[in-house]
Amino acid sequence: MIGSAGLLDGLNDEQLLAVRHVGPPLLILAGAGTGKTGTLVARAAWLRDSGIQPSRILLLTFTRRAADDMLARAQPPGAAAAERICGGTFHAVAHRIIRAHAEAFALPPEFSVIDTADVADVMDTLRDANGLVGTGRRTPRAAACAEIYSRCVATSSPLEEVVAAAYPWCEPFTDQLASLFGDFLGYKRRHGLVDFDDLLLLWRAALADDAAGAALRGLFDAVLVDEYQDVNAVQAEIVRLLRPGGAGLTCVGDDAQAIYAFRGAGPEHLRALAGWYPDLQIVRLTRNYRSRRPVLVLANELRPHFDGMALCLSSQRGEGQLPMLIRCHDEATQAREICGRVLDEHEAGVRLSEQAVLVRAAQHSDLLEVELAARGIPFVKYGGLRFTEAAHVKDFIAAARIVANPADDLAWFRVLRLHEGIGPVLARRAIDGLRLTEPPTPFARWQEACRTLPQRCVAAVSDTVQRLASAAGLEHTNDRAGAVLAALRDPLRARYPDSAARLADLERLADAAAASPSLHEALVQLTLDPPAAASDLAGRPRLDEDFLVISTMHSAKGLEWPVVHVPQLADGAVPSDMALASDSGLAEEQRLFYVAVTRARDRLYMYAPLRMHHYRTPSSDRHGYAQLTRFLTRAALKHCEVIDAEPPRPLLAPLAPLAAAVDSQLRSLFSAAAPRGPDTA
DNA sequence: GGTAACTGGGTTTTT
DNA sequence: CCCAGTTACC
Repeated sequence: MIGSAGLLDGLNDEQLLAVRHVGPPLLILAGAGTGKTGTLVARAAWLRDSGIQPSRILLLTFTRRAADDMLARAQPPGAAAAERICGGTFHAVAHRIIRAHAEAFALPPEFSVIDTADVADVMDTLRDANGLVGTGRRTPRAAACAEIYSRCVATSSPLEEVVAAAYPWCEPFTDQLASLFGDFLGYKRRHGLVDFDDLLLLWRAALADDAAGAALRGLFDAVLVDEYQDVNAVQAEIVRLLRPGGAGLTCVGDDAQAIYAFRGAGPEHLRALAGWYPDLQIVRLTRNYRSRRPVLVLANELRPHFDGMALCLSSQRGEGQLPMLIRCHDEATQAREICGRVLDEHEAGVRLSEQAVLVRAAQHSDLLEVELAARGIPFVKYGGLRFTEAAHVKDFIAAARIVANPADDLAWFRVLRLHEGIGPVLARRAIDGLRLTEPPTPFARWQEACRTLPQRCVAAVSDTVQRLASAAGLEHTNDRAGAVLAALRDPLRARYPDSAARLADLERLADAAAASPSLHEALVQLTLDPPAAASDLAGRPRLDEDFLVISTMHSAKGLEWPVVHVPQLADGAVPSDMALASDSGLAEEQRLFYVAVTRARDRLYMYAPLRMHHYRTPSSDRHGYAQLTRFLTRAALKHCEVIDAEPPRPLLAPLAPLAAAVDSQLRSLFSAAAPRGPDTA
């Protein structure tokens, strides 16, 4: 067993103070790159060595990767269950508890966990009945309804408030939304569906219950929460209910890095901790071990400052190159400049995987990706569209969900519609005939339900349903996953022209699922921690290969690279035009930019296109002139080296005369009269 | 009555 | 690229 001794080596006095803190609740205010993770890991190990049973220590994080990483560092890999520190994301831990007591929550044993896209699908089927379709006006679409709903839940605020504050254009539809959300609750309950918000709400409800709460609280002596600035109202309350007096609580966070307001999170929860726990002790980590001084000087300038929690970081890594701002003629020039600098760095010995391009929105790298491909620079992209959002993957997951939870109406709807000749109406009718929630199982009623379908498609659909029914009868996850895939082969082949590649994806997915103890666990895992790409399922196939990293700024949180490139530093892109309307939106964009800049260890390159395609500000045309991001203020620019990229050189003299010549040649083709030579008009 | 195929307009961030 | 609205076919 490794003790905490090794983990304490090399910690500075601030970090040691945090690690060996005893008594009242502790908040570690940890700036970017100050060794936050190492400190939290060491504290978990130190708590264990000071006598707390490892399984009674709970470590809560926001991403699975963070949880796995920290648990691996805090303890030997082969530790027995009782010797292991407990940890995971809020959602995963909530699921573990709910799953263990499914009946108490009135849920079927293999209830379906649905993601945001599924929630939007449900909203879509309920929108008609709630007067949100065909009004002749712009109504909130399914995804917007899902967002509004989730925002209400995550901030524990009434619908009217949320709509007024964040969706003012939806105000005329507040009543419709209210009734839609009411239907949504009933729908989920009837079909055994649990969304991300429900996982947290059910956990909180159990904790708030007199009897259950005492039991659940009693499971842990110490609770450590990572990235506390990212908790929403529900998660903050879960933490309070877990440690009502504060004893044994450690929270780590940095309010300048709060970037999940759209998920209902906000830095105010971190600041509210001191009010909730009057004896809260605050330890500040201010020594930055990540970035060279010039990068950190810029970061400190960009860091939003708040009352009370100010944090100024000092660099421990010595001097380096000034951050560079490269002004580019347009986005194409920007793409070439990035490629050029990536290659220069590579020539100088920096591997591609030691460089990252951090974008505000996934689409901002579209043009760059074309340029990278053209130059043969390999890259991986994180964030943006996920593997589980691909249509065929959703089809597979839906089919598997039918097998695990036959009452899952949403899954039936998707699988039935997959077949040729079956649209929303016929699918709905057949599902109504199945009477999903009545025992014994809907499969038994398929023969009668399929009579409402047109003759010509009955055979194909029935085949799929029979196969799923037999998959439901199988014991082993391995067999079930394989049977689900077998059921989908024919319909997928008929549906997608590129079905071969899609089926190959699904083979891998089925293989990965087969390793889980149950189909339910496999589905939950896939939903709560979706692989970014199909290649993630089979591990990294080619470890030796070198890829440039493209990531959204959000997905880059907590990571670092020696060289970081940040493109699109124009108002409307950074900050996003979606956030310009409110002060709080703008403040969050600033924090996001701060997060991006603090990812760089050695060198930081920033790019500002002076013209942007699709640039949307009032009065701009399609090739509007962009304005440098407002975050690079005059003060900030003093800490940068600003250079202008070579503008693209025109190949030839102005082309207008040539175009006129081509036109007149063509004109001669169409003129019935005797062809003439090029006219000079 | 219902589906498929086409067309035109819009697109943040994620557990 | 996805969604809504429209038209053409069964």
